[in-house]
Amino acid sequence: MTISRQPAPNSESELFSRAQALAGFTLGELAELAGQIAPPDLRRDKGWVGQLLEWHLGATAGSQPVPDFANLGIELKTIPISHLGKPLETTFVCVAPLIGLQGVNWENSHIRHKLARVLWIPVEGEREIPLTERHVGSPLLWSPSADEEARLRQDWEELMELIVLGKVEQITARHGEVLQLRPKAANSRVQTDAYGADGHPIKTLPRGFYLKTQFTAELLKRHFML
DNA sequence: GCGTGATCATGA
DNA sequence: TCATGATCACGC
Repeated sequence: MTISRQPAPNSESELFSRAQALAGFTLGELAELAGQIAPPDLRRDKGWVGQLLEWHLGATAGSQPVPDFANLGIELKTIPISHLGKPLETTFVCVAPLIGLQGVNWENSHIRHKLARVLWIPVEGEREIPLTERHVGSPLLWSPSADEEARLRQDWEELMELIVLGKVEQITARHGEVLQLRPKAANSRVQTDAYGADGHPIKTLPRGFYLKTQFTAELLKRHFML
């Protein structure tokens, strides 16, 4: 027997209602409803939780570089949290462009569009809790506040400046207050094109932008305090 | 290899 | 204990 993915939501409120309806369920219950067998742990299935929630909410993008809910312009992010409600991991946003950067600015950047509207779904993430027993939390529809966007923009501009200057290999995860640049690849042998220090092309490890846990923690806290 | 979904595992 | 750098799976 196969069970097909839920239909795509037609509005933001419909999507949010559907996400609220998932709160309180365990991942085991949601897996069964989707006709899936939960893996024993996430070591070999790191994206399983995100993909399970995508199924339940009717996300359409797959692996395309477009929002999960393209018609609504909304990105879905599951976020693993501790029993105190704090994020256990940084949040991957998107791959960082390393070449072809003429004309790219914050306003037209891929990352700004990705973060313009995000549906956050907290999920219990402590490894002590068996995967099937972890609970889904209450969702949060978020857009960056003026202050949040300013901080994201500042980090992004500093990181992109280093990339354009051919200093990508000098960037570490310690750069940036809220946004960091880290490897995003199958393994450390993967190579892609980037600018070298002399302006000529080099091969380097693909990088991605990640939101630091302190940033997402504040965002979640603001929600729970309201 | 790229972009999607992310978490793992180890050194500091 | 915790963040960084590395890694896993999938479709194309």
